[in-house]
Amino acid sequence: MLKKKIIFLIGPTAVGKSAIAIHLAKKINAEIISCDSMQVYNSMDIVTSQPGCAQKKKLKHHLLGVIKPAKEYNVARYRKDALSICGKLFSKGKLPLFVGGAGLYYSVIIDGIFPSSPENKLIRARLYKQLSLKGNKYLYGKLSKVDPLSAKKIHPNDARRIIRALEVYMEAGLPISVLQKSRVGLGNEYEIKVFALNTNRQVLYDKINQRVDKMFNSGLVNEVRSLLNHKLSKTALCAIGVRELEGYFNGRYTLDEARRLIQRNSRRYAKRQLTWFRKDKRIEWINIRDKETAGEVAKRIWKKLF
RNA sequence: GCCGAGAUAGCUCAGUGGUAGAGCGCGGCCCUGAAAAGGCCGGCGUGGGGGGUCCGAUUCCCUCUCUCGGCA
Repeated sequence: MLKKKIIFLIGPTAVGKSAIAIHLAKKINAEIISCDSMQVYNSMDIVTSQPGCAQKKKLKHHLLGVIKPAKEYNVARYRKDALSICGKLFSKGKLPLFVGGAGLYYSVIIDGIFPSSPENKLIRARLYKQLSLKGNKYLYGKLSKVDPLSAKKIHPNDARRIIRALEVYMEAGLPISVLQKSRVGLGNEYEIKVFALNTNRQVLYDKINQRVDKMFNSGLVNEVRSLLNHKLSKTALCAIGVRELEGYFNGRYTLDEARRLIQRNSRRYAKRQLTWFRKDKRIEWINIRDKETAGEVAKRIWKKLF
């Protein structure tokens, strides 16, 4: 019995995933499921550099611009949403093609997520209060007592993870390090193919810088200005470009400085993405050659599929 | 041509008679409900060339080259 196939096309920001994905999807009768934590939002088309209408028309894209910026979104929701779409695609006889650069989102689809309760606002608020009052060492000490395994893994300065670990412990009564062991991936049920795109670092950085310039030319400033006029969830607020422009709106620095910061933060993001993907041995790397078109790259990937 | 200032990490610069630091940039890494987030680690660089003083010079002196500013 042949296993059903799921394909991933991942890679750092601005490397050219979207265009290649469309070529590939057409060849293999697939639909695209976005694997991105920010492109789920609507009204943020320019900052998140979502595939434009033209591209969306060519091919069905899922989980693109489906959430209002006032709403929070997270990995667990993503997993639920994405897997449900995945099932629907199979029943239609289509292949799912996951495309994006969010390492954690990718990992949670392919390797699963440990069962736990969602964020508990009350507990979390209390922990953050303790953090500001007594400092991270205090919380770290607390974690060391209830979950030494996690404490060993988490750096004492990584307040966010310390708090999450404590929250889970308080909520579930079990250490997060124990719960994390139980996760069920897709590997048994499906045949998984993962391709990651990459280019020479300097070329990638040039592409990133140029893309940011393009964003400015297509109205980035106005988009973010009107975005900031409404309530923004803490997750939507994290999109690169929002905070950087906020500083400009507040008169803390010039527009050129905002541009510089957006470019720099995007470069650093790409670097972190590559670090994340590098250690994953299931990935087959596709190095985009000089002057190679999206169609040509898609063809190379396609040949590796069958 | 003359006067002055400078030449130190990829960039901008600090400092010291006992072979050098900071910011930015950059590189590596961690990652399970905020992940475009959050956290950790990383600086031997002919101290412009040559000569001198000194036990010892990047630091003092001389000279050359170059850069910048001013005067002609």
